[in-house]
Amino acid sequence: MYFVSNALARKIERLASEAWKKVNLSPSHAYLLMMVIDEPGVQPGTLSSEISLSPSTITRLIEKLEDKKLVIRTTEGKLTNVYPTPKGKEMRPQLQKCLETFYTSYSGILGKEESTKLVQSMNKIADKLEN
Amino acid sequence: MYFVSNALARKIERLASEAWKKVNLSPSHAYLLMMVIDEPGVQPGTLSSEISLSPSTITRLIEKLEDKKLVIRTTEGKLTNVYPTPKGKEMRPQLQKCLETFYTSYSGILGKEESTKLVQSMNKIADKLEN
DNA sequence: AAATTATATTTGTATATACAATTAAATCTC
DNA sequence: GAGATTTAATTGTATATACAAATATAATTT
Repeated sequence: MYFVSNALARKIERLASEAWKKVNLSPSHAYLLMMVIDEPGVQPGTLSSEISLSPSTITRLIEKLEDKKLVIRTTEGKLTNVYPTPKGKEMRPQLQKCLETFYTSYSGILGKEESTKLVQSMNKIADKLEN
Repeated sequence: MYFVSNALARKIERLASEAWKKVNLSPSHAYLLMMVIDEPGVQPGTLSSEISLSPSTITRLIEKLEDKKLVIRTTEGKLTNVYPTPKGKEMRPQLQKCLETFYTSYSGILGKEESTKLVQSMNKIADKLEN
């Protein structure tokens, strides 16, 4: 169980990295950027739960995107809002394309149905492991 | 797909870490040690494919186990053999117990049948993603 | 037998991620 | 409304892992 879940995740990671190579972003960064574009002003905490990464990881991801001038942060009180820059927003269509490439790539290998089933069952199980 | 496979792997990682805490080893180290105990003299390359981690990662894991005096390496030509030390061998029963704790822990949450099914389906899919 | 290619392992370096501690603000309680 | 608690985010630090390059040896070719 331990190995296979890790191995699977790494293999999917590899496929995904490949798909997002064109925009020179890692999958996590790319997803985060898409979320910020689609929901301008989102707060790190929200991103953290939507994407199931720890708050500190989210901070780190945002920092990188900020370095690349793809997003900006504004802080008011204890809350932070993250917005896409024009340069970031511009990338939306490319990001979408990468997402599609990724989907095509794994569903081509696994079959559409099986992929969907896998996602569902992993979701269900990840939920059960929540605590 | 991307997130859920990672999230699932991390959750299982957490359960596993918990289970091996008693012996103060991370799951990867613990599995590696068990393999070395059960197959004294294994070569890093073999470990790498059995455990599906890259050769460099295997080197790093072995180094740590060597630091803890749980295994030793001998090199002859381009081949390396890894052996458990007495101190390492001694740990076998405890390692087994941790493994059982881990199994109990996830199958308690997911149910035995569902766990088995998940492992099988992840294995099948990981195989398909081989390349 | 010398030169080339292949194989096994290690090393240098980089990345993603998390935990624990910290900071700062907001909310609650008396 | 002052002090205590909770919440949001960040920072310091550590770990697991991999890729690419380096090293060293073995096998193959010519």
